[in-house]
Amino acid sequence: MNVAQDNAPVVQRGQGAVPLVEQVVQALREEILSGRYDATGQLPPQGELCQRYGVSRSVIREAMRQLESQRLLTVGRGRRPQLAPLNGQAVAESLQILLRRSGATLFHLMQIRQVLEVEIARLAAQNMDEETLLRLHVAVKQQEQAEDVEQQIRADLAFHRILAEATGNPLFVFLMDALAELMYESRKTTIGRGLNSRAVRGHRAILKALSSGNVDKVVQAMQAHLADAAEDLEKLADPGPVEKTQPGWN
Amino acid sequence: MNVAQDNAPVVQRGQGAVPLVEQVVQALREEILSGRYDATGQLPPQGELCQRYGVSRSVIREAMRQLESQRLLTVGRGRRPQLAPLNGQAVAESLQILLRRSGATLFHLMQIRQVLEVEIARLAAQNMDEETLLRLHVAVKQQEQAEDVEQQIRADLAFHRILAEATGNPLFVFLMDALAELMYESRKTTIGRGLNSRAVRGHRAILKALSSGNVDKVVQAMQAHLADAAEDLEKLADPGPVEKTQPGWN
DNA sequence: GAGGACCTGTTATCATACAACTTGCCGCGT
DNA sequence: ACGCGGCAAGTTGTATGATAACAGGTCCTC
Repeated sequence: MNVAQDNAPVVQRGQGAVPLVEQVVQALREEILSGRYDATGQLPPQGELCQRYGVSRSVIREAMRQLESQRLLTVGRGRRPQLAPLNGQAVAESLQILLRRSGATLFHLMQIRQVLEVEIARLAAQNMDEETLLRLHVAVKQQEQAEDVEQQIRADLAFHRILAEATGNPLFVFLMDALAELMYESRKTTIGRGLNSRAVRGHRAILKALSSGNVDKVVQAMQAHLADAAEDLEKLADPGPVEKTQPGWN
Repeated sequence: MNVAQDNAPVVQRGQGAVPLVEQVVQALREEILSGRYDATGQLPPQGELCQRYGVSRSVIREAMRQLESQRLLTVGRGRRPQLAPLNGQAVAESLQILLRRSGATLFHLMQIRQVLEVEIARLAAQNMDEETLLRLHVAVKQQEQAEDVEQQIRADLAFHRILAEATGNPLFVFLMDALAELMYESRKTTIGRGLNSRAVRGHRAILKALSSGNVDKVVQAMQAHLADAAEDLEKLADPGPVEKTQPGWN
């Protein structure tokens, strides 16, 4: 007769078995994704998890590290493990690594962004409602009246994020989150060089098209806006020659 | 007088400092990304890293776990840490988690895939050369003559991957890698239900359009192919109602 | 009531020991 | 000479126990 726990999360030991850490990681990930801890957002302390899974604290700690690096939870001295918020940071980091290892450039990043943003604009235009229009209006205004570069960027990102949310497809939000994070540095430079007003004009044009309800106009406005951004990027720093076939993609 | 190492990778200790594990992770990531270990693909054993960074093995081990979960290296009993191959697996896994936590569906995934694939088709058509055409031809033939579902899927993925590589933008390859992995299960079912020949026809059409050199035709062929795939997906299992605004995206 | 000292729970790091696995080497037999 | 089995060294996986650093609440003082 086991304890009151429904399932018996006892790990398999012995020769030729999967390492304990992996078993614990998988088990904990399932528990987290099943929503078991959504109420409080807090996990049991590591010591308790040791008992529950019948492993030493080394194992639990390494599992924690792994889950932390997957942005499922955060740990810190003195506090118990906590659920991490839901955002595209993990995607951004894995993409970041691939970028550096594969030798991709800002140009490649911008190419992806253009594809996604245009489609986002199209879908958002089809789903547009009054409330979203209002939020977009507020974002534009904030970007216009922003005092420092930090605020400008935040408002800029907010505008695009609201659009992404309006698609009704959460993946667009996460992917744009990730791309935004990757382009953050360059954006700081381009916007910082007094190009903020240009971006604001682009956003205004998109907003106007959205109000008109004409999907094609929205797409065109977004394309124009992205063309501006790409141009700024080129002016900022030539991304260098684009290698056609890099070795080692397999 | 330090040893022959160029930089002194000594971690900062003391109160209010960044946890040692994080420092080590960052340092090791930089070393890896700088290409220092590209020659052999092997890292020094953990014991040696302990000495080099002046930390205990617990710290090194947790750092290894983290880097492993970022798909930068692989570790295993008895073997020293090795560099991991370059692919979209890490992106796939982080997206997977976001999918489950945000309640996204196969429909949302397919929407993203359509956007990317169409653009891939366009770029690939512009960059097409004889060798790539040949490789695509081989892939189609393999899919046609495949004997089991496994081979069919592999050939199917190969076709789309060759196209992605032909764009000259590595990000397309990685993103498609990730999406393919996420859709693997469903694809196994759809292709398994005797729909392989339909996919082959779609690929043939794309290939023919590519040979003609007409970009628009290529795009149309790809759109038709994706429409087929989307249709199969719907038949397979209704993805359920699409919630417009899910809570907790922020 | 406000502020600070203190105590408890928890994580961070260390040191050490042993088990399990990989790899290459050595010797044995054919 | 060649192959095969097993031994030995190197390396990672797991356990245990101890100490330091930190967060949060409690209680005491003024």
